[in-house]
Amino acid sequence: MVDKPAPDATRRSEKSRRAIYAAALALVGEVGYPKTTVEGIAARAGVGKQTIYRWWSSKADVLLEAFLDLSRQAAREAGQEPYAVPDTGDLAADLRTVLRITVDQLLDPRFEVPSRALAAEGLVNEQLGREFVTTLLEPQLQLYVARLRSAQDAGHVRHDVDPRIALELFVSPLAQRWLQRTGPITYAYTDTLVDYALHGIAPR
Amino acid sequence: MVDKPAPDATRRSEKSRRAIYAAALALVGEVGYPKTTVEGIAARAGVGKQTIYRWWSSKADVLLEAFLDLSRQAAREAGQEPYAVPDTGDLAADLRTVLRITVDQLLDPRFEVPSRALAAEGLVNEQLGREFVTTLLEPQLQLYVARLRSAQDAGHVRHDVDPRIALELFVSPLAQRWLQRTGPITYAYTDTLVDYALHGIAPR
Amino acid sequence: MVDKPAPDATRRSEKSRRAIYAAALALVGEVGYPKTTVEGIAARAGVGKQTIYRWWSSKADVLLEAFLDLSRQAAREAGQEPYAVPDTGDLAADLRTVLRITVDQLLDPRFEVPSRALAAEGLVNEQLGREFVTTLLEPQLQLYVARLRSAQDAGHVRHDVDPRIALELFVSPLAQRWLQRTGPITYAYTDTLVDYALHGIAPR
Amino acid sequence: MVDKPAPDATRRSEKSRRAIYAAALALVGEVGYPKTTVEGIAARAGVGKQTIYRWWSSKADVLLEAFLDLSRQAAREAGQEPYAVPDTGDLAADLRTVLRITVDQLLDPRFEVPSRALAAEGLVNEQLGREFVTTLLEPQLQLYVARLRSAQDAGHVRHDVDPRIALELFVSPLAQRWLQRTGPITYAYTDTLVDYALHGIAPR
DNA sequence: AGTTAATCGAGACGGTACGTCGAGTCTTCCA
DNA sequence: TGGAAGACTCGACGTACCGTCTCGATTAACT
Repeated sequence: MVDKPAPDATRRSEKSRRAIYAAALALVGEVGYPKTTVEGIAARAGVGKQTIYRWWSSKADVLLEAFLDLSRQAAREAGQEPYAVPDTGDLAADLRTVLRITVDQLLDPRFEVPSRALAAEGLVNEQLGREFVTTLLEPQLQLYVARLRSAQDAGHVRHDVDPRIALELFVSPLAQRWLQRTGPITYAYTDTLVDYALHGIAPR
Repeated sequence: MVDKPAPDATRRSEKSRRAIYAAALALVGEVGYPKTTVEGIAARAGVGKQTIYRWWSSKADVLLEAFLDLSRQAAREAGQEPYAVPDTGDLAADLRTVLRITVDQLLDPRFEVPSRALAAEGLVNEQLGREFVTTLLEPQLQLYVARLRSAQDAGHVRHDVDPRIALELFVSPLAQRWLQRTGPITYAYTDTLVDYALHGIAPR
Repeated sequence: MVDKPAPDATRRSEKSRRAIYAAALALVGEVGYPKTTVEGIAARAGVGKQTIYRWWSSKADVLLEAFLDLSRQAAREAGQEPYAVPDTGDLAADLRTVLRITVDQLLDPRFEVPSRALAAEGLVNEQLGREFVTTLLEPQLQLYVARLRSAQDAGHVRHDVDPRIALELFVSPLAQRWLQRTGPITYAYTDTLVDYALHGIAPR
Repeated sequence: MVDKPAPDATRRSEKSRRAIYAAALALVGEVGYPKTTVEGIAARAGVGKQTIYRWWSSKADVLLEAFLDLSRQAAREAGQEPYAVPDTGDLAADLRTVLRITVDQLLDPRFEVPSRALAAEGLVNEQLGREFVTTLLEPQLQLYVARLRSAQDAGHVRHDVDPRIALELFVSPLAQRWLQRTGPITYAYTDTLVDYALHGIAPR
């Protein structure tokens, strides 16, 4: 992603690539994003700086790919259906389930530091931000879209509702609490979000 | 805020403080947050670097105060009731109104760059993040809490609803679209959010 | 010396002056000349920086006066005839005596650091150098001139010899060894200098 | 000399080294030693500051090497026998000759400022001072030692005279006049020194 | 003895340079 | 020729002092 133009990718060292991913994730976890440096990654990976700059454009770019790689790996380990929203017919239950899994992930320190770092960089660095959203965030959100459409077909969601907007009612609050630390993140909280989102807050 | 311990604040130069705020905001607007440097702020403000480091601990800290100052000033100019959520008795209309105003603000480039920069820094820098939330974000959210409570009293919102959570149904989606650029920001969008949040997405 | 023009010397604080001298000498002795700062002197003397800049033009200037003051005090303590070259009629013996005293002084750490510092500064700072030579060095050398003239009158030194040059034969070598550390400084060494200077190195 | 420990000298940029020497000497000549800064040298040489700090420990260290380099170059240009004291059999004449040459050098502004600066720094900075004496001063003095020994063999100097001390009779006075500006420097003066040193000031 | 004006301690100010760190480029040598 | 190593230029960092400039609070000379 965001590769420099020239170099011949067929001769690329797989070993170096892996070492760089590992070093980048380890460093971000240990010293945090701002204190992670390209120099540090290179040293830790036993790699020349040029080898990093040859294949990536910046520290953010390295980390984005490293994190993508990590996600793919995690998905592969977790089984064939990566992060699909379950569809038992009970929309509320399904959403509660998947949001609880999301809560677990958000609180897993293995993911927290790098993804928070990427998100932060994405706010300010528009190019990276769009990359992040397109590659990581939106595909996940589309799973909710699919589930909501299925619910619409089943008559459990109003037909005039835009699923892409509807999903934000429960996803965005969770995202904001996590990103900006505006409140605690618990199962009770996400359950409540699902309830409010499905039935509204006005008296029925 | 976040001052160094020692220096005598009574002897502080008001002129320098103002010049530093102005320079910081101007630079962030012109070259973006990452290319804004303490050195640059000092030079632009006609001030010694030490005068910045004497009173603030980092560029993020300067910018936070500068932005706070800007907000206070804007509030003062805008009249006596800064950002109060209106209360006409029609909750939906009131929320639509205030969210439309928020949309205008989010798209005002005068505010966009610095507040996005602060938000980004706050993600990664926990101390600053909490400061940002406590000082800027939460006070605004409490205005929604107040409005929702009033609506509960009027019977327009269910009594078992937690207003602090409820407000996230329409505020957080807007925040996420703005911060992470996950979608367009329009009046139609916020109107829709209000509708979904009040009545839910399930059939009534 | 080298005073600023304006201030009213009659109202000057004697206590501050003494404290500044003491602080300057102490600091030069403790941390060396380059690490001695005006700020440090002021702090140690319990004095405002301006009080230093009001009366002296630089750290070198402070130190020069402090050292002059120290010398005067030492002379006063040492008796009424400060540093006169003795005149017993035996020129060689008298020179040996006075040079041995000089050796003792040069090796006294109380004098060594500040006078070496002043000499060094004087090399590079022409104005201070001339001040140093005029006020401290030359008056001492004139004592040798006087003694050599007396020796000429007694027929112990050739009449066509210029005493101001002649004295350098034994004074300058000692000065150079001390300043530039080009060799050890001992009584034997100065005795030898006197011998060579009086009788030459060519066979008689 | 006085290098930092780590860096690989074989990969050092010769071009940068030369540029730094030239810039250092030029700046010392133009603005004097105290106003010469590492930053200024780097800028003038078109070099990063780090490249200076990588190979030298201080501005004095840079200047010492630059001056050494200049001296070596001057020697190379001046022919194969750099600064040898001539030996025509007439000691007095030979000394007068070589001291007159020294006078010329001391008054040559190309050498004066940097060597005075180095000498001054050497007074206060013991490590540099010893380096200066060992590398530059003492080798020159040894040429006098050799000439004096030859004169002793020829019976023109007493056999019990220590040549290392004897040479100071005419070298040190000249050095002191130059360093401390205690008097004018002329051919007549050095001629007189040679006369006094060889035959003493006492009546023969 | 009271008034008054300068000096005093204190320290914030605009600056300059320090010595360090990391970015991103370039060069050399190895496999 | 890709990769490791690392020296290079550049620019910003945060610190230390510079010399100047207020600020009350003494304090000493003159009403």
